[in-house]
Amino acid sequence: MSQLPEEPAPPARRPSPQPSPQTFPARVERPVPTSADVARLAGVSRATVSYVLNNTSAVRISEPTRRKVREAAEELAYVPHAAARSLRAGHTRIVLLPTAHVPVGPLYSGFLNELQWALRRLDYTVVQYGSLGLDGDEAARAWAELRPVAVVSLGEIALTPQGVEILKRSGAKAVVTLGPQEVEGAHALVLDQREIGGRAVDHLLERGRRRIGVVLPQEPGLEIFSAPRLAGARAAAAASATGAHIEPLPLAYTEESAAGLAARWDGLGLDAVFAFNDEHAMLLMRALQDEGVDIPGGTAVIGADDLLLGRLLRPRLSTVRIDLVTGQRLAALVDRVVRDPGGEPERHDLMGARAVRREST
Amino acid sequence: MSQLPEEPAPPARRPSPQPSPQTFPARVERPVPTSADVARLAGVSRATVSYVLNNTSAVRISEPTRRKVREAAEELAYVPHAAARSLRAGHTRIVLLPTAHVPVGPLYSGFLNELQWALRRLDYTVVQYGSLGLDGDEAARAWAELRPVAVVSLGEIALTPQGVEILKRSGAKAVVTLGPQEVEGAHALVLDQREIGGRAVDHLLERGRRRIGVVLPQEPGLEIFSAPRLAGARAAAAASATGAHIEPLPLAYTEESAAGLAARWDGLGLDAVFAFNDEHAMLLMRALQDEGVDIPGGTAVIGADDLLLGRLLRPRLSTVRIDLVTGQRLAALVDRVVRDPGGEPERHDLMGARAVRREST
DNA sequence: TTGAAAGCGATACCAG
DNA sequence: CTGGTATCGCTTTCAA
Repeated sequence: MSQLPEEPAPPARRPSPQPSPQTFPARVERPVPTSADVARLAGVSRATVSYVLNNTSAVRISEPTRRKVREAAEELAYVPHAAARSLRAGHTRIVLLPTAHVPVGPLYSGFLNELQWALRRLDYTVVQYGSLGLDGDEAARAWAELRPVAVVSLGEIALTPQGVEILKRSGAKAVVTLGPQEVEGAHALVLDQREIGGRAVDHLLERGRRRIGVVLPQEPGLEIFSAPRLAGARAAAAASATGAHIEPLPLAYTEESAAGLAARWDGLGLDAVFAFNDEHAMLLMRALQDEGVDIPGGTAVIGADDLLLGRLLRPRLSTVRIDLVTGQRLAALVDRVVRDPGGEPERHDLMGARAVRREST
Repeated sequence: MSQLPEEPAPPARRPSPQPSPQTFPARVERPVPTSADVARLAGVSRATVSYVLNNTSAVRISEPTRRKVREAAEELAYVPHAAARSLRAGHTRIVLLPTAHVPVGPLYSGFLNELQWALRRLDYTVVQYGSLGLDGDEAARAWAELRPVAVVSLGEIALTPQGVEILKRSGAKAVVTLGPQEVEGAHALVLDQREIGGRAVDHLLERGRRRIGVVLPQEPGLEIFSAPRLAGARAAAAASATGAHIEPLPLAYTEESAAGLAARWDGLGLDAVFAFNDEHAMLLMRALQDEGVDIPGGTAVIGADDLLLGRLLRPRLSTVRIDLVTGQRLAALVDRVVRDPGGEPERHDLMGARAVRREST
C-alpha cells in the first residue's frame, strides 16, 4: 500500500476547527453530510452510494446493499449537492425565468404556474430569477453564471442580441423570448401584443366608431405591452380604410389621472376608447360616468383580459379575451429545443385574441 | 520533473469528441470558456485570473497584467461558473423564495419585488423556486439541493419542522417563514393574518353590527390566509363581549357562486360581511345589490387590501388596509440572521392592519 | 458486484 | 507579484 494521495491520515476528514473541549454556543455547527459520509456509514464506497441513490440501471447492486445505503442516507438526512452534481455532469437542468416586475393578473400568473408545473414534470428545475434593476447584458451575465440549460424570458427585461449570445456561449441550449419583441439570435417564441390592440379596434370599427382613444398606462414596465398594442390598433385602423383616427391617451393608474382625462373628454371628440386592459377600463369608465359621459351611447369602452370584475360593472365591460398558449405546450417546446438545439430560431405565434362584446360597446 | 499526476500530456485539454474534418452541423458546439481559457489567452496562471476578476485585495497585481486578463475575459465572453465557485467556497449566497401559487395582488407582488431588490443589494442571489405540487418535505429536500444560505417561505407551502431541520442540516443559516403559521425550529418571522379578520370585525362591531358573515374563498391555496382571518374574526367577536355571531360563508370566485349566496341572503339574517378581500367583496356586493339588498343599510360589506378598484364602486368599498413590512426591512433581517445564526428563533409581527371606512359600512 | 480514482471549474493557500 | 496545486462533492469509467 504505497502512498495514496487520498485518505491522508487519521484526523478523520474535516480538521474540525479546534475540537478543544471549550464551551461552545449550544448550537453545534454540524458539517453537512456528503455522499462520502453515507458511504462510510453504510460501509460501502462512494460509487456504490451514487449508483443506489440514482437508481443507475447500468450496474446491478444487491438488494441488501441498496437497503443499507438508503438507510444510511435517511439517517444522515443526506441531500445531494446540486452544484457538485452539475459541475460533474457538465450541464444543469435549470430553466431560468427572469422576472422583474412580477406580472399582474390571473391570466399571466396562471400561465406561469402551469409552465412551472409542466417543466418540473419534464424534470427541469424551474428557477425564477429576480432581475429588477439589472440592465440587459448585466442581467444576461448574472443568469449565465447559473449555467441554465434554457432561459425563458417573459419579456420584462430587454434581452439584447448580445445577451442572447452570452447565454448561448455559456451553454444555454434554448433562449426563448416570450413577449412582444423578437430578439435576434434567440430561439424565439412570440406573443404578439399587437393582436390585442388590433382586435379591440376591429371591434370598435364594426360598432361604427371612428375616433378611437388608446390608453397608454404610465406605469414603468408596461410600455413593452402598451406600445405594441397601440401599434396594433393603428395598423387595424389603417387596414380598415375607414379613415378612422387613433388617439394615444396617457393615463396613470390613479383616480386623479382618470378624473383629469375625463374632464377634458368632450374636447377630445372621441367616440370610443380601448383602455389597455380591464383594470384601466374600470378606472376610466368610472371617471367618465362621474363626468356624465354616456356609455356606450356617447363613448364605447373596451378593455382586455376578460377579468371577472369587468362583468360586474354596469354597463358590463366589453373586453378582448386573450388565449395564452398553455404552459404545457410551451414547456414541450422548450424541451424540444433543448434536446435538439440545432434548428434555426423559430417564431411561433402563441396567442390568440378576440373581442368579447358585453354592454359597454 | 518527476511524474506529476496533473497535466498528463499534449492533447490540449478537452479531448474533443472526434476532431475529424467531417462536415458538422453549421452550429459548432463551442466549449464554454473557463478561467483556464482566460489564463491561457492572457498568458498568466488561473490563480492570477481569479485574483484579477475578483478584485482580491490580499494580493497586488500589476496594472498591465490586470488589463491583459480583463481583455482576455472580455474576448472570450467569460462568465464564471456559479456552481464551481460555490462548491469551492463551501456555501452559496442564494436566498430561496419558494412559490407555489403565484400570489395575486399588487400589495404582495410589490412586496416581493422590494424584497428581491433589497436582497440583491446585499449581494444575495434571489431565486424563486416553483414548488407547486410538492409536499412539504419533498419540497424542502429539493430546495436543500441548491444549498441556499437562507430560505424565505412565503407560507404557501406547508413547511414542517422536519423540513426546517432538513434545510438547516444542508447548511441554511436562516429559515424564515413569512406567513400565518409559525413553524417549529424556523428562525421565524410572522405575518399574522388574524389581525386582518380582527380589524374587520372590530370595525363592523363599532358600526353596530352583530351578525357577521366571513367569506371563505374556495380556491386552493387560499385556506392558509382565510383560516387565520376567520380565527381573528372569531377572536375579535369573543373579545368584544357583545355576543356577536360569526358565520363562515364559503364562496367560490364565480358569479354563480355569488348569486347563490345572495339568493339565500335573507335567510341568513346577517347584517354585515367581511369578504376576505376587495375582489371577493366586489363580487359579493354586486350579487347582493342585484338581489335588492341595501348596502350598507341592510348589510355592511368590508373587504381587505385597499385596492383602487374598491374606491370606484358605489357605494365605495370599506376595506382593511394592510401595511406589510417593507421588503427592505425583511431583507435586513434575513441578512442579520445569516451573519449571526446563533440566536434563538425569533418571532416578529411584521404586519399592521387597520380598517378604512368608506361607504359600504 | 464493488472499489479506486480522475476530473468538472474556481479559489486560496504557500512557494518562489 | 505570480504560479503551482489541493480541494470542494459528485459521477463514471476502468479494474479487480
